[in-house]
Amino acid sequence: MDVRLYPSAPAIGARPGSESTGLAHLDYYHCGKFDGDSAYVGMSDGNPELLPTSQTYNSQSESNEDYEIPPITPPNLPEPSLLHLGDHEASYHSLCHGLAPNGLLPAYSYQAMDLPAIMVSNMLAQDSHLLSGQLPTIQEMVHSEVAAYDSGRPGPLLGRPAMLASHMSALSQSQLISQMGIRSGITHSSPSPPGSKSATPSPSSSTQEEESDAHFKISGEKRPSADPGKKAKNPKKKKKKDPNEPQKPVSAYALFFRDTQAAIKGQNPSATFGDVSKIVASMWDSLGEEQKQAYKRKTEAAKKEYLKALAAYRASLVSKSPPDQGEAKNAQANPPAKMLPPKQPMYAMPGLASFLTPSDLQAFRSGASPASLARTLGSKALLPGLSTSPPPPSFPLSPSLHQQLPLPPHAQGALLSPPLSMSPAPQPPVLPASMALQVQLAMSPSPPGPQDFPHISEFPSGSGSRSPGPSNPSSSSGDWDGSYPSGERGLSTCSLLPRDKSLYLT
DNA sequence: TGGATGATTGTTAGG
DNA sequence: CCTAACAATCATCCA
Repeated sequence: MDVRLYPSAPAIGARPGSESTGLAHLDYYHCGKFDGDSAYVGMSDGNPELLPTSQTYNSQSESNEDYEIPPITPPNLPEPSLLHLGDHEASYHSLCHGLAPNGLLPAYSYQAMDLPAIMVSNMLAQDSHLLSGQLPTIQEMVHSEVAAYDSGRPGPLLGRPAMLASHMSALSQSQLISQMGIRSGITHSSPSPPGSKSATPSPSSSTQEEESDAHFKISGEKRPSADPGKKAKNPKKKKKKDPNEPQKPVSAYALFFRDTQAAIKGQNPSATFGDVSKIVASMWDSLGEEQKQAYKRKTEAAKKEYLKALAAYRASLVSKSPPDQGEAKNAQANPPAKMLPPKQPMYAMPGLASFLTPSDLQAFRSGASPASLARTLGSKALLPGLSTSPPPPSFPLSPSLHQQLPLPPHAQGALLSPPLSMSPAPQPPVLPASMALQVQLAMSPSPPGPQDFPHISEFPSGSGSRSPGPSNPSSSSGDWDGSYPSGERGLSTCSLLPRDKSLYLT
């Protein structure tokens, strides 16, 4: 059973796998969650703070169901850069709170929305109570959005980037709608088999598609274009590279994607690649420049290494083989080792890990960057719910994630182990921690840069499964790691947070 | 400036 | 069993 949720596939309910979703929701809730009235925020300190949920989500779970929000809570990610930013203790908090107040929820909310929609539906179906309690946030979000949506779709909102905070609410709704909505909206209308992939136009989906299209049009989102185009791609596809040839450095976004995707999945296991991509994109938008810069820095560093490796590689090729063969053979000639450098750095980057660090969190709090969050939220509208009410939820959620999130066994052990002991054994993905971290990070600005990595090292944030690099702590690839020694903290914090939340939640 | 390409992860189908 | 393709999105590179 594919759990894949395609955006369009609203039919969450259909999914058997709803469980996962349920979990995700839980995480969300935990994290951000507010139990209705108050949300716990993870605290680096270990003390869970209760956020006054500004919002109470309780109200309408129903609509929420459709959307499901987001358990995902995106991390705010954080980036390391965020870490440096602030420093308020409350970073974590801030995430929750800050955002909430601002109403800016970071992209996460957005994510949540997307995923949530699916999940939510599932969850709702499965755990109504959860929804009532936890969902509230989501529900509200959704609800608000929905309402807006229903009332009048805010068409314009879509433009992620530029959304104003004020618009946020509207936007968020619209966006959510657009994104999720399409899915979810559809969902309620007719639960198309989720299974159907996005591309596959399910007959039932037709309506959805239309709506989606409309949304897109209104919003002017990019996505729509993507679909058509992609298939066209087929022809070219990738060309094989020489194994030996140094790999190009991963882009900042790619790094970010790595970091966040794990968390997202952790929260929303059912989330499809598309969903995750959207969420990550929203998060990316929401990220503050600082954070982005941090990633960019890493990228640049990797690039430098890459260039070096490339030069060496080419040189080797030239020397070894005649120019003609050069490239083809180059691979052989080149020592793989060179190639490695670039990548490793990348892995090292794991933003999430960085998030974990307490400092980050604090930083986050400090300033985090509410602005960034706001941006994200606003821009994306993802957070509609957030915007409307308390953004905090989104972040807060993240913490919870840890608990629920399934961490990779090894990863979990490292990160969670401490905390885990407390919490549920079964944890799938690493995400939770990472997510939480991210969120925290988002909250507080941390010094961009390598610092983040350290954290990463400890957390296998990103790639729970694959995560090549990030996870590996030891290596903590020199550069990156070096820069961030604090990784440990991050973990600790993460673990702590989750626990707290989890406890509360539970 | 815009198009093309590659990368992110996870799943699946085909060879 | 391995590889390629695909999903959505962004960054980067080149013309």
